[in-house]
Amino acid sequence: MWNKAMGRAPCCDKANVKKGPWSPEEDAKLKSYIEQNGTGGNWIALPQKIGLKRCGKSCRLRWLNYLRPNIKHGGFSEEEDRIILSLYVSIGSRWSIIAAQLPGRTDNDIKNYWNTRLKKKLFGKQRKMGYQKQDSNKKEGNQTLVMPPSDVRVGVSTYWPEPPIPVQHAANQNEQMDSIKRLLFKYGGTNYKTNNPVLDHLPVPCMQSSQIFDESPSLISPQIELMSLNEGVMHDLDSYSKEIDENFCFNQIKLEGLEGLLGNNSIGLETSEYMRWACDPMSSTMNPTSIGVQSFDEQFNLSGM
DNA sequence: AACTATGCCAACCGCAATTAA
DNA sequence: GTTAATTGCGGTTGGCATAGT
Repeated sequence: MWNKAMGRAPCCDKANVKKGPWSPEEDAKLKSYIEQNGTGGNWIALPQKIGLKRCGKSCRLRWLNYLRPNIKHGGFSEEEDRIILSLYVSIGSRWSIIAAQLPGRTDNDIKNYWNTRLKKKLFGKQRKMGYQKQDSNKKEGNQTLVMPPSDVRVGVSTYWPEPPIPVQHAANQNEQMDSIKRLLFKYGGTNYKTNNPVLDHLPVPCMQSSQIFDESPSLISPQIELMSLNEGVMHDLDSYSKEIDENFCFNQIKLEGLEGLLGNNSIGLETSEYMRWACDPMSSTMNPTSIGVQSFDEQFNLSGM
């Protein structure tokens, strides 16, 4: 029996709660109950009411991620890719906020998509040195992956990019930038201030989208060059993946490498300016408009800001 | 054919934030 | 104002499917 001295009370009786995949019967029970009665504002009490041997949190997750109406799974469009990337670069792994911009998508879905596919799509697939057939082509799905030459920088991780994502229309990006900016401000964007004068003045490579996404293996060198800034910790996939997650979103050097995709060049916004508005969102003169399918302003009631 | 590696994704866990008492 | 309960979120794990050897 739980008492105060034991710390936080468990949300449910773990011993009498089922875990693992949901059966169709459980789904049906939960779905029909919520459709008829709603959640009643209390997820913890819900499973007892329905007669489900599930934790309330588990019921909530199942409903939000799979059972509620209009949920989409898979088949992310390029437009969605761009929105996800733009927001990830701006606000990091705030999946719930990102999901709010993509109707029908859940935070879990987007998180999985980012971790398993989008990250690789953007940064190129990495393999440890010493893969078997370095100069041959490999098939992945319907796509031919062009392997980099075997003599590329021995000891340094190599990458081969996927086909280019078209640069977004400039006007649309302006809108997007300002919306994101407002969102950042509302959600504590000023916390992203680097306060690091060194970063502000570091000479960094500025890549075009064609350099990031060009299919030709001969043009992947700028990408490798970018990565080589941290080559001491780039020896294997695991450490590199972590590196991306921990650093790239607010590290000016790495943001610089993403400009092509974000299209900063096409709207004349340098990374330093980009960082400036992230640090001081109130200084922008851009007009508040919408992003993607649903504007940040609508979503977060920022119109009056 | 068997084994291993990798990709993918549903679900869980723990913590922080929020709400209610 | 304080404490407990609940919700929401992001990170992580486990297991299945598929590809590669």
